[in-house]
Amino acid sequence: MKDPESMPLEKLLNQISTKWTIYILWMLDTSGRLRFGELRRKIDGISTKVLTERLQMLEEIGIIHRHYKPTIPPQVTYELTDRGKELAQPLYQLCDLASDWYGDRAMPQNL
Amino acid sequence: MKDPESMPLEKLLNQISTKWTIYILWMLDTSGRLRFGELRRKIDGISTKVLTERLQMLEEIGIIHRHYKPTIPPQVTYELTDRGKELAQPLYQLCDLASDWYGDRAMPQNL
DNA sequence: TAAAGTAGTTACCTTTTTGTAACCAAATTA
DNA sequence: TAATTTGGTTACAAAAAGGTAACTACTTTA
Repeated sequence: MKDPESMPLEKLLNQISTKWTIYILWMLDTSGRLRFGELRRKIDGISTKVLTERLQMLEEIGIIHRHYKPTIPPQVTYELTDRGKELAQPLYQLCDLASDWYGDRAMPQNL
Repeated sequence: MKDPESMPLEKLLNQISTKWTIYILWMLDTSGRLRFGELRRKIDGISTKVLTERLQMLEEIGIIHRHYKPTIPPQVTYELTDRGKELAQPLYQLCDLASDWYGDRAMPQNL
Protein backbone atom coordinates (compact mmCIF):
# COMPACT_ATOMS: atom_id res chain seq x y z
CA MET A 1 0.00 0.00 0.00
CA LYS A 2 2.99 2.25 -0.59
CA ASP A 3 1.30 3.75 -3.62
CA PRO A 4 -2.27 4.91 -3.13
CA GLU A 5 -2.61 5.35 -6.89
CA SER A 6 -2.76 1.60 -7.31
CA MET A 7 -6.22 1.55 -5.77
CA PRO A 8 -8.95 1.93 -8.40
CA LEU A 9 -11.29 4.00 -6.24
CA GLU A 10 -8.58 6.41 -5.20
CA LYS A 11 -7.35 6.64 -8.77
CA LEU A 12 -10.82 7.47 -10.04
CA LEU A 13 -11.46 9.96 -7.25
CA ASN A 14 -8.16 11.69 -7.85
CA GLN A 15 -9.03 12.02 -11.51
CA ILE A 16 -12.55 13.37 -11.22
CA SER A 17 -11.72 15.68 -8.36
CA THR A 18 -9.06 17.69 -10.11
CA LYS A 19 -10.15 21.28 -10.45
CA TRP A 20 -12.91 21.99 -12.99
CA THR A 21 -13.52 18.32 -13.83
CA ILE A 22 -16.94 18.06 -12.24
CA TYR A 23 -18.03 21.18 -14.11
CA ILE A 24 -16.98 19.66 -17.39
CA LEU A 25 -18.91 16.47 -16.70
CA TRP A 26 -21.93 18.44 -15.54
CA MET A 27 -21.91 20.56 -18.69
CA LEU A 28 -21.65 17.52 -20.94
CA ASP A 29 -24.38 15.76 -18.99
CA THR A 30 -26.84 18.65 -19.09
CA SER A 31 -26.03 20.05 -22.52
CA GLY A 32 -25.02 16.93 -24.42
CA ARG A 33 -22.36 17.12 -27.09
CA LEU A 34 -20.37 20.36 -26.96
CA ARG A 35 -17.53 21.94 -28.90
CA PHE A 36 -14.26 22.89 -27.22
CA GLY A 37 -15.00 26.60 -27.40
CA GLU A 38 -18.55 26.17 -26.13
CA LEU A 39 -17.26 24.32 -23.11
CA ARG A 40 -14.67 26.98 -22.43
CA ARG A 41 -17.24 29.75 -22.57
CA LYS A 42 -19.68 27.87 -20.37
CA ILE A 43 -17.06 27.24 -17.70
CA ASP A 44 -16.14 30.75 -16.72
CA GLY A 45 -12.55 31.07 -15.58
CA ILE A 46 -11.04 27.86 -16.98
CA SER A 47 -7.96 28.22 -19.19
CA THR A 48 -7.56 26.42 -22.49
CA LYS A 49 -4.55 24.64 -21.08
CA VAL A 50 -6.44 23.08 -18.19
CA LEU A 51 -9.54 22.39 -20.28
CA THR A 52 -7.38 20.52 -22.77
CA GLU A 53 -5.68 18.55 -20.01
CA ARG A 54 -9.00 17.57 -18.46
CA LEU A 55 -10.59 16.56 -21.75
CA GLN A 56 -7.58 14.43 -22.66
CA MET A 57 -7.59 12.77 -19.27
CA LEU A 58 -11.32 12.07 -19.39
CA GLU A 59 -10.98 10.64 -22.87
CA GLU A 60 -8.07 8.43 -21.83
CA ILE A 61 -10.08 6.85 -19.06
CA GLY A 62 -13.07 6.44 -21.36
CA ILE A 63 -15.49 8.84 -19.72
CA ILE A 64 -15.91 11.14 -22.68
CA HIS A 65 -15.52 10.75 -26.44
CA ARG A 66 -13.81 13.19 -28.79
CA HIS A 67 -15.09 13.73 -32.32
CA TYR A 68 -12.66 15.46 -34.63
CA LYS A 69 -13.79 16.96 -37.94
CA PRO A 70 -10.82 18.23 -39.97
CA THR A 71 -12.70 21.12 -41.52
CA ILE A 72 -11.22 24.60 -41.57
CA PRO A 73 -11.43 25.76 -38.91
CA PRO A 74 -11.48 22.33 -37.25
CA GLN A 75 -14.60 21.25 -35.39
CA VAL A 76 -14.08 19.19 -32.27
CA THR A 77 -16.91 18.01 -30.05
CA TYR A 78 -17.00 16.11 -26.81
CA GLU A 79 -19.72 13.96 -25.23
CA LEU A 80 -20.13 11.52 -22.37
CA THR A 81 -19.63 7.83 -23.10
CA ASP A 82 -21.78 5.11 -21.51
CA ARG A 83 -19.10 4.87 -18.86
CA GLY A 84 -19.41 8.59 -18.29
CA LYS A 85 -23.16 8.26 -17.81
CA GLU A 86 -22.65 5.37 -15.36
CA LEU A 87 -20.53 7.69 -13.31
CA ALA A 88 -23.45 10.04 -12.93
CA GLN A 89 -25.45 7.71 -10.67
CA PRO A 90 -23.16 7.54 -7.63
CA LEU A 91 -22.23 11.16 -8.20
CA TYR A 92 -25.88 12.13 -7.88
CA GLN A 93 -25.92 10.43 -4.50
CA LEU A 94 -22.72 12.11 -3.37
CA CYS A 95 -24.18 15.36 -4.61
CA ASP A 96 -27.31 14.83 -2.51
CA LEU A 97 -25.24 14.12 0.58
CA ALA A 98 -22.95 17.07 -0.04
CA SER A 99 -25.96 19.35 -0.53
CA ASP A 100 -27.58 18.14 2.68
CA TRP A 101 -24.38 18.79 4.57
CA TYR A 102 -23.10 21.96 2.98
CA GLY A 103 -26.24 23.51 1.54
CA ASP A 104 -27.37 23.41 -2.06
CA ARG A 105 -26.03 26.71 -3.34
CA ALA A 106 -24.68 26.49 -6.88
CA MET A 107 -25.89 22.91 -7.11
CA PRO A 108 -26.15 21.35 -10.53
CA GLN A 109 -29.47 19.89 -11.63
CA ASN A 110 -27.65 16.89 -12.96
CA LEU A 111 -24.37 15.30 -12.01
CA MET B 1 -18.89 30.00 -11.12
CA LYS B 2 -15.54 31.68 -10.55
CA ASP B 3 -14.93 29.54 -7.49
CA PRO B 4 -15.44 25.81 -7.90
CA GLU B 5 -15.15 25.42 -4.12
CA SER B 6 -18.59 26.91 -3.67
CA MET B 7 -20.14 23.79 -5.11
CA PRO B 8 -20.92 21.20 -2.43
CA LEU B 9 -20.12 18.17 -4.54
CA GLU B 10 -16.79 19.55 -5.67
CA LYS B 11 -15.97 20.59 -2.13
CA LEU B 12 -16.72 17.14 -0.79
CA LEU B 13 -14.82 15.43 -3.60
CA ASN B 14 -11.82 17.65 -3.07
CA GLN B 15 -11.82 16.77 0.59
CA ILE B 16 -12.15 13.02 0.35
CA SER B 17 -9.78 12.72 -2.56
CA THR B 18 -6.77 14.24 -0.88
CA LYS B 19 -4.00 11.69 -0.60
CA TRP B 20 -4.52 8.92 1.98
CA THR B 21 -8.04 10.01 2.91
CA ILE B 22 -9.84 7.05 1.37
CA TYR B 23 -7.46 4.72 3.17
CA ILE B 24 -8.29 6.32 6.49
CA LEU B 25 -12.02 5.99 5.87
CA TRP B 26 -11.59 2.42 4.72
CA MET B 27 -9.62 1.52 7.84
CA LEU B 28 -12.18 3.11 10.14
CA ASP B 29 -15.02 1.41 8.27
CA THR B 30 -13.50 -2.06 8.34
CA SER B 31 -11.81 -1.93 11.73
CA GLY B 32 -14.13 0.36 13.68
CA ARG B 33 -12.74 2.69 16.30
CA LEU B 34 -8.95 3.03 16.09
CA ARG B 35 -6.25 4.89 17.97
CA PHE B 36 -4.00 7.39 16.23
CA GLY B 37 -0.99 5.12 16.36
CA GLU B 38 -2.96 2.11 15.16
CA LEU B 39 -4.11 4.06 12.13
CA ARG B 40 -0.60 5.22 11.39
CA ARG B 41 0.77 1.68 11.53
CA LYS B 42 -2.06 0.30 9.38
CA ILE B 43 -1.52 2.90 6.67
CA ASP B 44 2.02 2.16 5.62
CA GLY B 45 3.85 5.25 4.42
CA ILE B 46 1.66 8.01 5.84
CA SER B 47 3.39 10.63 7.99
CA THR B 48 2.03 11.80 11.32
CA LYS B 49 1.73 15.28 9.89
CA VAL B 50 -0.57 14.25 7.04
CA LEU B 51 -2.51 11.80 9.20
CA THR B 52 -3.17 14.60 11.69
CA GLU B 53 -4.26 16.97 8.95
CA ARG B 54 -6.65 14.42 7.47
CA LEU B 55 -8.17 13.46 10.79
CA GLN B 56 -8.74 17.10 11.70
CA MET B 57 -10.33 17.82 8.34
CA LEU B 58 -12.58 14.76 8.52
CA GLU B 59 -13.63 15.73 12.03
CA GLU B 60 -14.37 19.31 10.97
CA ILE B 61 -16.74 18.18 8.26
CA GLY B 62 -18.37 15.70 10.62
CA ILE B 63 -17.31 12.46 8.99
CA ILE B 64 -15.34 11.08 11.91
CA HIS B 65 -15.45 11.65 15.64
CA ARG B 66 -12.44 12.12 17.94
CA HIS B 67 -12.42 10.74 21.48
CA TYR B 68 -9.76 12.19 23.73
CA LYS B 69 -8.82 10.52 27.02
CA PRO B 70 -6.32 12.66 28.97
CA THR B 71 -4.51 9.71 30.50
CA ILE B 72 -0.74 9.53 30.43
CA PRO B 73 0.14 8.77 27.74
CA PRO B 74 -3.04 10.19 26.18
CA GLN B 75 -5.41 7.87 24.41
CA VAL B 76 -7.11 9.24 21.33
CA THR B 77 -9.47 7.22 19.17
CA TYR B 78 -11.29 7.95 15.96
CA GLU B 79 -14.45 6.45 14.46
CA LEU B 80 -16.89 7.13 11.65
CA THR B 81 -19.96 9.21 12.44
CA ASP B 82 -23.38 8.46 10.94
CA ARG B 83 -22.49 10.95 8.24
CA GLY B 84 -19.29 9.03 7.64
CA LYS B 85 -21.23 5.82 7.23
CA GLU B 86 -23.65 7.49 4.80
CA LEU B 87 -20.68 8.37 2.69
CA ALA B 88 -19.85 4.70 2.34
CA GLN B 89 -22.88 3.90 0.17
CA PRO B 90 -22.11 5.99 -2.93
CA LEU B 91 -18.42 5.26 -2.42
CA TYR B 92 -19.15 1.52 -2.68
CA GLN B 93 -20.79 2.18 -6.03
CA LEU B 94 -17.92 4.32 -7.26
CA CYS B 95 -15.61 1.60 -6.04
CA ASP B 96 -17.50 -1.02 -8.05
CA LEU B 97 -17.31 1.10 -11.19
CA ALA B 98 -13.65 1.87 -10.67
CA SER B 99 -12.91 -1.80 -10.15
CA ASP B 100 -14.78 -2.78 -13.30
CA TRP B 101 -12.84 -0.22 -15.29
CA TYR B 102 -9.40 -0.41 -13.79
CA GLY B 103 -9.33 -3.90 -12.31
CA ASP B 104 -9.80 -4.84 -8.69
CA ARG B 105 -6.22 -5.06 -7.51
CA ALA B 106 -5.72 -3.71 -3.99
CA MET B 107 -9.44 -3.26 -3.68
CA PRO B 108 -10.89 -2.76 -0.23
CA GLN B 109 -13.59 -5.13 0.99
CA ASN B 110 -15.49 -2.16 2.29
CA LEU B 111 -15.54 1.47 1.26
C1' DT C 1 -5.29 44.61 -45.13
C1' DA C 2 -6.17 43.58 -40.50
C1' DA C 3 -8.85 41.32 -37.02
C1' DA C 4 -11.31 37.38 -35.26
C1' DG C 5 -12.37 32.58 -34.63
C1' DT C 6 -10.94 27.54 -34.78
C1' DA C 7 -8.49 24.05 -31.14
C1' DG C 8 -5.17 23.68 -29.04
C1' DT C 9 0.55 23.81 -27.46
C1' DT C 10 4.39 25.68 -25.07
C1' DA C 11 7.37 27.95 -21.64
C1' DC C 12 7.45 29.97 -17.46
C1' DC C 13 5.96 31.39 -12.88
C1' DT C 14 3.19 30.99 -8.66
C1' DT C 15 0.56 28.49 -5.49
C1' DT C 16 -0.68 24.37 -3.19
C1' DT C 17 0.26 19.95 -1.51
C1' DT C 18 3.10 16.55 0.37
C1' DG C 19 7.26 14.70 2.59
C1' DT C 20 11.23 14.84 6.10
C1' DA C 21 13.05 15.33 10.30
C1' DA C 22 13.36 17.19 14.73
C1' DC C 23 11.00 18.22 18.89
C1' DC C 24 7.53 18.18 23.06
C1' DA C 25 5.99 16.20 28.28
C1' DA C 26 5.06 12.64 31.23
C1' DA C 27 5.05 7.91 32.44
C1' DT C 28 6.36 3.22 31.72
C1' DT C 29 9.66 -0.28 30.69
C1' DA C 30 14.20 -2.50 30.63
C1' DT D 1 19.30 5.68 34.25
C1' DA D 2 18.17 5.60 29.44
C1' DA D 3 15.11 4.30 25.91
C1' DT D 4 10.29 3.86 24.44
C1' DT D 5 5.48 5.12 23.87
C1' DT D 6 1.70 8.43 23.57
C1' DG D 7 -0.41 12.12 20.00
C1' DG D 8 0.78 15.25 17.98
C1' DT D 9 3.44 20.30 16.26
C1' DT D 10 6.84 22.89 13.77
C1' DA D 11 10.10 24.48 10.20
C1' DC D 12 11.84 23.53 6.02
C1' DA D 13 12.38 21.28 1.39
C1' DA D 14 10.56 18.97 -2.59
C1' DA D 15 7.04 17.90 -5.75
C1' DA D 16 2.75 18.59 -8.03
C1' DA D 17 -0.86 21.43 -9.71
C1' DG D 18 -2.63 25.43 -11.68
C1' DG D 19 -2.45 30.11 -13.96
C1' DT D 20 -0.66 33.44 -17.59
C1' DA D 21 0.45 34.84 -21.84
C1' DA D 22 2.25 34.11 -26.23
C1' DC D 23 2.10 31.41 -30.32
C1' DT D 24 0.44 28.13 -34.24
C1' DA D 25 -2.18 27.71 -39.32
C1' DC D 26 -5.83 28.55 -41.94
C1' DT D 27 -10.17 30.85 -43.22
C1' DT D 28 -13.75 34.08 -42.98
C1' DT D 29 -15.32 38.59 -42.03
C1' DA D 30 -15.03 43.66 -41.82
